[in-house]
Amino acid sequence: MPRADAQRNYDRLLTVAETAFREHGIDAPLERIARSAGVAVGTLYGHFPNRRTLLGALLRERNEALFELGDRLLAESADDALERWVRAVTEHAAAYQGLAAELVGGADDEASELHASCVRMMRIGEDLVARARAAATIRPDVRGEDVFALMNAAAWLRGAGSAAEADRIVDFALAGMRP
Amino acid sequence: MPRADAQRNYDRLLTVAETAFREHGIDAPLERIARSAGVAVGTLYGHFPNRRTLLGALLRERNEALFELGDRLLAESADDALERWVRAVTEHAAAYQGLAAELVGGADDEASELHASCVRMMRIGEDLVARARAAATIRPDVRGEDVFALMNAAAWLRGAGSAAEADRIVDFALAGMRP
DNA sequence: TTATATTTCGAGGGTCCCTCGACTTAACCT
DNA sequence: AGGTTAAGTCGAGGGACCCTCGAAATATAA
Repeated sequence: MPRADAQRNYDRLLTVAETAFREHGIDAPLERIARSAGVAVGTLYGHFPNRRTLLGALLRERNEALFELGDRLLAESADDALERWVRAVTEHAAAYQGLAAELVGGADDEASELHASCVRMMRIGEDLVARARAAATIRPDVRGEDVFALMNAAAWLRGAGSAAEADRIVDFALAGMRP
Repeated sequence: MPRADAQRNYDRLLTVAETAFREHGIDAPLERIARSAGVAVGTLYGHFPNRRTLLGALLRERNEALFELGDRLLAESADDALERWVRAVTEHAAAYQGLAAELVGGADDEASELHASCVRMMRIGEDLVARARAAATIRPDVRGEDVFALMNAAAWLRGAGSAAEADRIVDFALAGMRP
């Protein structure tokens, strides 16, 4: 079990990092985060050896919720399950600027911290695609990677341009995926 | 008319910057570019007050070619004009990592260096969309902004993920835009 | 050749990255 | 309560990069 002060600092760092990443993207300066948390840089690096680790910790809770939704959608087997999944993940990946890039990169980078969660996200997407294909609500040549790519591209667009425009692109792409 | 040495350095800087941006994205360190060009940092900043100016100069020739194609497509009035435009601009915006973000940002940032070229790109896109709508080869609710957003999102995906996947997304979105 | 306007140079102050040895302290033991 | 010590914290420091600005160099024209 960690020492009390360590635990306190860890929590503070996470809290501060969350708002920093949300407001300035995942490249927000770590030194500033440490300072904001009332802690020396070394302490931050003690808890999180690199920016990825910090991001990973930050995403843990968020991912829980997402995967829960995914499992629920798989259980429900509603017609709009895939679409709801796409919208949810898009919003998730747009939480911090730069996150979408990390996700597409992490998906096929075995060594990445986020690899596991990327794989799980893709797995859920694939299952939903398979189901939609079985129900003939989607073109048979649509692959899991396609929805993964779509979600991330849309998430990027949210951060770079407008959220509304990103949603429209998702609309068009989803329409194009229907038979 | 510029002094001979100035001209020489200007050209060298552009050449070096081109490969630097192509290989490392538009955030490639300017100090390294200057060094590669055999020039001091101050000289680089003398020619290009900021990174944007350098990018702008680099894009000038490239843009010429693109706009020429756009005008040609508008003159031809072939059925696949819009699609060819989308593919061409996607490739253009994927020339350097980070360029797509600059373009979507510059489109509605009056002060941006690239604003003019963004506007022109959008204008061509809008004209092609209008024509496609008139020919009923596209859904009537598709707007010029939509194709602009699509192109940039796809360009981003090219840099972040795979080019093939980006093309597939474009395929789906274009399919979804048809009536 | 000389004068000068242009251009170049690079040190320097700022931010950020990350490391590592010295210091501090929470927690456990008697 | 006081001592011990492993766990945790600190922050200077070296490296990369940003950008500026006064001093030095030089291309060009008279």
